[in-house]
Amino acid sequence: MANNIQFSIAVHILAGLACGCDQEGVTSGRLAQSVNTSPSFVRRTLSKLSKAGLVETTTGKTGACWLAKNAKNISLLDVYKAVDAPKAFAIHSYSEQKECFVSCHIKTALEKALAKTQKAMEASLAEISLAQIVSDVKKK
Amino acid sequence: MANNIQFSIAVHILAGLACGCDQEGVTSGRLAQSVNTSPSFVRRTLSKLSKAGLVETTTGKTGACWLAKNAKNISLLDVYKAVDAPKAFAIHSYSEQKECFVSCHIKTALEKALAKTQKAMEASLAEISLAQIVSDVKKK
DNA sequence: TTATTTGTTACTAATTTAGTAACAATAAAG
DNA sequence: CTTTATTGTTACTAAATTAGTAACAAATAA
Repeated sequence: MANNIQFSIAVHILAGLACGCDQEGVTSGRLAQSVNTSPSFVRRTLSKLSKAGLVETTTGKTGACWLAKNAKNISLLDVYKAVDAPKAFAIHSYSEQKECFVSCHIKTALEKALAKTQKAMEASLAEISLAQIVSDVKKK
Repeated sequence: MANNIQFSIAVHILAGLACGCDQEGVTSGRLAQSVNTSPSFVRRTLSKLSKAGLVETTTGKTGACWLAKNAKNISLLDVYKAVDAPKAFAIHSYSEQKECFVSCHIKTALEKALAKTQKAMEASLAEISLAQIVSDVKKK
């Protein structure tokens, strides 16, 4: 699968783990109930989070998942990177028209400009921790 | 149609207009050559840019398009808004599981957090002018 | 050995996005 | 007044992406 709402689901899952931590381990089935989808679906995202070192899991009969770090130390940027969410902007890939210098150079010019924007977005994500999300969830 | 590379194409079109300004008006057909697509496709984007006040057009036999403002005064944020490009993040819309407070409150918590990120991205776009893009295009 | 879970792959369905075609409205030019 | 060339818009089809499901091997506790 590719991305998009995957990021949002990943945050949901992590918030679920953060809140279920009193139970010392939660199953993909339980998370699936909270998200309202199938355990398979949850596990695919969970797998990415695990590879990124944000959650830990055990297999086997008493298999379960839990946060690998304190929620304070997990930023939304970590999550964004873990699920490999799409870039803020895509650049069209039409072939160049050689006689036209705009056509030939617009892409590199755009890439340069949009790299800044991407950085700005990521910097913003870096400043939001999972703990803040969890706090907001509990507040209301 | 919806979005995504539309933004990138819109910038290409505007850069084309900025560079063709010596000719005092460019047709959708000419722009289509530069972008390497059909005039129809160009016009649909052009239409949005026109409604947003970034370009001006005339119809009829000698119909053409040109920038409505100096390229210095057009920011990428103007373009982003004009083409109604998608938000940086979508939030999943699964129905809530009433017994689970994470499920019930995660979306508003996420909306709040992601609004900041969206703002950061837009602020970054606001600082990049079409003139800068054009300058980069001409440089190389 | 059985039950239950993760991790992974393969697959189908739905939605979104890309791209084309067609044509009315407009206006300049002959 | 007719012709020609353009914009603006809508409708449509095709392609690509994304969502979501199913199935099963590997793991491990009981």
